[in-house]
Amino acid sequence: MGNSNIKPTEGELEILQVLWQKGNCTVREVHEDLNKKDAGYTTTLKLMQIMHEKGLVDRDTSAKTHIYRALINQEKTQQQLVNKMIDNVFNGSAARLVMQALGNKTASQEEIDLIKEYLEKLENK
Amino acid sequence: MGNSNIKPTEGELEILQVLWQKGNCTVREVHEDLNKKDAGYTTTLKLMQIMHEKGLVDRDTSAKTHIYRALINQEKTQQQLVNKMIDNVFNGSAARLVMQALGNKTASQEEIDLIKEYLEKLENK
DNA sequence: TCAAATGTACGAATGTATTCGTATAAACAA
DNA sequence: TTGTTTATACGAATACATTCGTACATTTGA
Repeated sequence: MGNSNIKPTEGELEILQVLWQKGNCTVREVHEDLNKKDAGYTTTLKLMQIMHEKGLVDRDTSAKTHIYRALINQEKTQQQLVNKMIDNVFNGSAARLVMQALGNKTASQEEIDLIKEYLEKLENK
Repeated sequence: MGNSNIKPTEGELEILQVLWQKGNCTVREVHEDLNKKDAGYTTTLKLMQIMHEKGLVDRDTSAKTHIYRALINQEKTQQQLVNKMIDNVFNGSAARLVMQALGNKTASQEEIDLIKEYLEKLENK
């Protein structure tokens, strides 16, 4: 089953976000993109080293400054986390999760249109 | 802001599920409903005591066997966790989360109909 | 050249969640 | 009554994530 039930921690997820978005990155690049809090550089470095041990990322160590890239797939990871949330938080009902997601301020008209379109596609199968 | 940014742990969430579903419960009732793994009774007890310290649950200690009930609201908690996931995992896009949620085997035709209905309602505002 | 900047490695401290063992009290049943 | 079951309380062990300090090597630039 490979990576299919690896569960990144919160901190790891933040780093994965950056790697998924930017592709190959140095630790420094990831660290600067993580502008949020006041964590030191070696904290980010350590986290990424641990992620390497766990097989979440790969790295090229041929130069002094190592280059990291995500090894786990973004969509698979999202799917896994969503499924877990449906189970843990919504008693198995995807519909309830969807409604909660739409019932908040972050769902704009554009997003709603996107979803309607997607539903059409789903039903034409 | 009260309880609005309390974040239950995974174990606490499992217990909250039971309390939300069954209402008032003894520790034993919760423990038996948590049939999943092999955790001992005192583990569940301890967790619920900690939840009490944190203000996640209330309890009636007038009898020997204490009665627990959830203090935090199910919908609010779900909303909070979903928002967090949208931010952390889907770069702020509720639509992407929704699509992931629908794109798996747990979304039946019934659920899809429910969602379409809900979308109609959203748009008629 | 050589000091400053930049990088990795790694041990250790800290924080928090989870798990369990044991002490002790109350209820119950023979 | 007295021993068994069922509770709570609580300390401690374990596990894991996060954070930082420090040692050391490499690169850079004055």
